Amino acid sequence: MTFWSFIGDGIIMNEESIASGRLRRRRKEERPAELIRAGLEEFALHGFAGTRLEDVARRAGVVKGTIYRYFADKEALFLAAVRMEVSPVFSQITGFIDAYPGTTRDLLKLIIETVHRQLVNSDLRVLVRIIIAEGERFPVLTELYYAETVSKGRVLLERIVQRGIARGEVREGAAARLPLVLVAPALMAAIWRMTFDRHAPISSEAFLEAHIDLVLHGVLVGDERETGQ
Amino acid sequence: MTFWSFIGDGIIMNEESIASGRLRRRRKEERPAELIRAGLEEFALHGFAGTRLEDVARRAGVVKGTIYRYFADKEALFLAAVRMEVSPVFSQITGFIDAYPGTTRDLLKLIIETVHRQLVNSDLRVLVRIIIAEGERFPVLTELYYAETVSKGRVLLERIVQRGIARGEVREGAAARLPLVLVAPALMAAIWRMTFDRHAPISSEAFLEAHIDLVLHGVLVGDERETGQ
DNA sequence: ACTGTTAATGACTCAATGGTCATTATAGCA
DNA sequence: TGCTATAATGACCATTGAGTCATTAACAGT
Repeated sequence: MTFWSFIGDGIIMNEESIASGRLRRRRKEERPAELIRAGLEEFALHGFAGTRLEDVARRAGVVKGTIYRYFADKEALFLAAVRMEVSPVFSQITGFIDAYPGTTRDLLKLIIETVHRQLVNSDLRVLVRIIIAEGERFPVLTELYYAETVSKGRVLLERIVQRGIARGEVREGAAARLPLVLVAPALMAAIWRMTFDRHAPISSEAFLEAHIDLVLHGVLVGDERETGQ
Repeated sequence: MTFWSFIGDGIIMNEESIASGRLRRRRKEERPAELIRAGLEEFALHGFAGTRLEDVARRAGVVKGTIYRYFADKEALFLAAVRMEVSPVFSQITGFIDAYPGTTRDLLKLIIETVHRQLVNSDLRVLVRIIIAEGERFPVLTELYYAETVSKGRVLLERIVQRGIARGEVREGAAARLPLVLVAPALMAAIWRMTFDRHAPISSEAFLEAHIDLVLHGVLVGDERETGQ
């Protein structure tokens, strides 16, 4: 095995252990995170049922049995994987909104750009696939993801819109009443990259620009609307 | 089995065979469609790998072996199921756009309402889940869906936007250059219903209104923008 | 160095399920 | 009313893969 470690895609194995040539390494601390990482990648690729624990193990550079030292069963690993990737992105930002000095126009641009960077062009993208694919089977999962990420995002958007209305920059209307739709194009971009991009590629920039253009003109009042590009 | 047919959710069985009390019925014509339907539902619920052919069979009111008279294997049934649901919705509509007598405002409203009716509140929704979930594993599938549905939708939206620009009703800009984003909120609505609606319900109407509001103000020129509600 | 603890292994079990096939019942026809 | 072709059955096989566990070996403390 030590020999084949170099080959085989995606195998995690620190240089240390390769250099030392030792077959077994006790890595009590790092192992769980590595297994979770490997699990997330496999789950994203094949879904829960389609993922083989042996593949996860190989990807993490261990043997299947090792997984069971750290996780009770397949489901536990799955939930842990999702839970790890659900990082508390929105925690501190929310408060920062009210103190933001610039216009709502700049604020919206900033937020949309951030969402594209965080959601469309990162590992979070595959998590979106997992949530959609396995949501029905694991309600715990959608609940967790909603509580940890989506609901915070909603609050964030709500703040921005309310602040904008108070400053007379955002037009009241149906869209302002459901600020969630303001990030819909980013969701679409994330999904597109995972599905149709192979057959009909659309650049991230095109999506981002269209998104910003649509939203700024969609919710700002007349004077604030100029795209400026 | 004839007795239990009444119980058990989702079992397809025509009244005829129940009334007659016969256990076996030869139904050469209807069987494939029923199996496909049952398969689609199971696949949407559990994914490709997670679906048991025995469950599909039971849902269709037959026995597992019967499936293999009509389909070579699990994958064949899966592809057939997706292929059936991919209906040529946009075929005739596209030409009709140019001849549309009303304003772009009305046309956009009409289209958005249609998309919500067809995509969010119909069986097509589960297809969206399947495409997203299994797209990576079955490129044939995304290609088919893109060619049959998405690309036609894109053409349709393109026409509307071009017509609007020509009539001086649609503002040129990044959004007009990627009309796809104009239906992003509908995609979000469809996904929402399948994932978070259980934890945080949002009415179809709220999504629809926000969608219309955002898009009309997002791409129409000043004078055409009034929501009028 | 010696030793106890336990991380890691890999061979194993067993249940689940995709797929096969000989047998049986049904519908259409002579 | 039989006869034939074949749709449908259900028992069966083979494989896969989750989960177990006795054994092995790496590390920490002495």
